[in-house]
Amino acid sequence: MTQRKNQRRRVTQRDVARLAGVSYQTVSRVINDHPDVAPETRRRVWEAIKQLGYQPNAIARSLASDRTYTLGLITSDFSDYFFTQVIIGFEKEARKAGYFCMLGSTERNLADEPEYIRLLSQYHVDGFFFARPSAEEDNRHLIALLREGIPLVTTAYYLPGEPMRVVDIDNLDGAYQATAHLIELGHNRIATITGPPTWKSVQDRLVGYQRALQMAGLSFEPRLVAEGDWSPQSGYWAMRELLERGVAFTALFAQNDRMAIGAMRALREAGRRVPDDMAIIGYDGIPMSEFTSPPLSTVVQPMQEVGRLAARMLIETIEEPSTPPREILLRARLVCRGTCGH
Amino acid sequence: MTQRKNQRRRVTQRDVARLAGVSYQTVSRVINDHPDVAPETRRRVWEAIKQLGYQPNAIARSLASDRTYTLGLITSDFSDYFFTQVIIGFEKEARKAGYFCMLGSTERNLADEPEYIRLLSQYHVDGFFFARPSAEEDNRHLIALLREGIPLVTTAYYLPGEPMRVVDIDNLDGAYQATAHLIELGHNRIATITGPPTWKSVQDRLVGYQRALQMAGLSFEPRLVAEGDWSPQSGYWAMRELLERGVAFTALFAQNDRMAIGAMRALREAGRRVPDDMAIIGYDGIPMSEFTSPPLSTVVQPMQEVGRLAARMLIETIEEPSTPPREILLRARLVCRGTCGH
DNA sequence: GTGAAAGCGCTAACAT
DNA sequence: ATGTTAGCGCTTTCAC
Repeated sequence: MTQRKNQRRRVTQRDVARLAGVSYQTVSRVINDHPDVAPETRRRVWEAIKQLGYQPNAIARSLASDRTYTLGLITSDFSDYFFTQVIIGFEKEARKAGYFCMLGSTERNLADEPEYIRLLSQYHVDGFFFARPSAEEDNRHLIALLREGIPLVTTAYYLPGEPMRVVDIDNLDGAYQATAHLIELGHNRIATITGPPTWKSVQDRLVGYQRALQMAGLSFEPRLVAEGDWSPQSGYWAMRELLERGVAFTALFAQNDRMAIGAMRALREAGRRVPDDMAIIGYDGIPMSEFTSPPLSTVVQPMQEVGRLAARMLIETIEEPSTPPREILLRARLVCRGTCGH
Repeated sequence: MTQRKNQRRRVTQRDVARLAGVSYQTVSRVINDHPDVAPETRRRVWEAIKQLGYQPNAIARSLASDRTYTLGLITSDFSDYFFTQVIIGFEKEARKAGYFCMLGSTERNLADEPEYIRLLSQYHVDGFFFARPSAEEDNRHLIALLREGIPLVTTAYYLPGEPMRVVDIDNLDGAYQATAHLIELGHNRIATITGPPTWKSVQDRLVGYQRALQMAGLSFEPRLVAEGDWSPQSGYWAMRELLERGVAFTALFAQNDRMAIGAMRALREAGRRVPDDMAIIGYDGIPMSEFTSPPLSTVVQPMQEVGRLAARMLIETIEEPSTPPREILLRARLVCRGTCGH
């Protein structure tokens, strides 16, 4: 028989069995908490396990049982505050249920995703979680996964016309809350800076903004809409553009805090005071938002909770595959601080 | 023979072998690029692989070869900008070399770490990467890992007296650069806000600060040192405390940007102007630092590069275990913007 | 309640 | 160059 390669030999169930004076299958039963083991045998086996410092081999276990207790976690952008927070919540909850996450970060290069899926499939992950925005591009690999019935949950990632398991935040409602509040404060010329228009959340927030306008009998003015890419830089330039267009407005709803902060800088340079000349509400509730000057009013999202629920939904799907797909929508909360002038 | 459980049967090497008319071991040879295969056979096998859509089973492969191409990635705090960036770099580089990361985030609850290590060991990860600060607490599990000769690399995590493989940034030098620059600008009463004193990086930065003072013939004044916990809040309170102590100072070196931003808020409330009344240099170069008002001068750290090098070092250790431990120290770079008045 | 036998899908040593 | 044999460490029938 071949000896172990470069590594020292590890303790196996056989060793435990020998010491406990039982067959190694009985050891397996004890470890997996099977009912049909005599209490006395169980005790002896546990003792042997402890004595030898036996650690089960998860790889061998996976091969035999076709379960890895491993989840594929695919994200597009680790630096993104939303996704990071979601992942923290996800990992925590998964761990609690005995699962580990295998990480795949495409870092915005969504084209790498199929390869990640392929590789992660080779590792026989029990399911996938996608923390990434929807893409208009190629979704064939996702559809294939869906068709194969691989357990799969997403956040912020939708496929038109496909029933999916997704946990997300109600973006329309969040944007509605922000805009409606600005209107209540007396503003009727409200600009907005959006994220990349391909994102579903961006579209939803824009609709929320429009709907609030509409409900108040205000008309939607396309020239009051500028587009950013989530970065402070883009918020800065978007605000400059808005200002240059020469269309008057007294309030801004920015689709995230970082762009709001960039916009505030442009405003400062233009000599406009916040909130006196310009009321602002951002989105996300990043930690820094409390420390702008004045402190940024914003729409706070329960991000870790999204991750937690996504993990639970995924594990439920793995352990009970017949559970039908459903969407969970969490609610965001408007937090007024200094910039909205109230 | 037992049939597959709940899952549809997957294509195996045997199926490929049958179709290609060879033994399944030959298929293994082809897949692993072994030399001794006839070109024609190789071609036929590849064709069969493609035709059947065969995907190797990484689990089975791991069991047989005792290599998983999997790395345990343990971090203490996913929200921390430094660690997040390091992890991005690490994951990218690991992936390039064919490794996946299994995630373990203790979220500041360092006591969970031994359990993570235990579990990840059961999965037979090929090595560990620790992205977490040094702790004074219990390091026995880390020492045990070291003794067992498990490949292991850290960043910001040291064990006194143990030769370790670590990739880090030269904190002493970074702090020195910042402080020396403030001195050059004519300041001789320079306060500093530190992070948690148990962190090695905090100690090093404090020494760098002191050394710059010393080199300039300036005396170190303990009452000019305040302690924070990295959060903007803590920077805010630290600055308030500094101000209340009544010891005059005209410049601040903050050990990270977030605390610097908090401090700026306290300054604003106290009616002190930056940089006229108070010059400030932060640390990290977080994206937001460009968007404070005025823009924050800071010490930029090549974080992703740390992760990249750590991955390479770990993989090198795995594939060539005889490589002796060594430390790599990267250099940070002072970036002057608005707050240092120059 | 417990042991024996079979097999998960693959790699690697040994023949030929 | 290719096939044969023997595992890797575990779970899961199936007997008894």
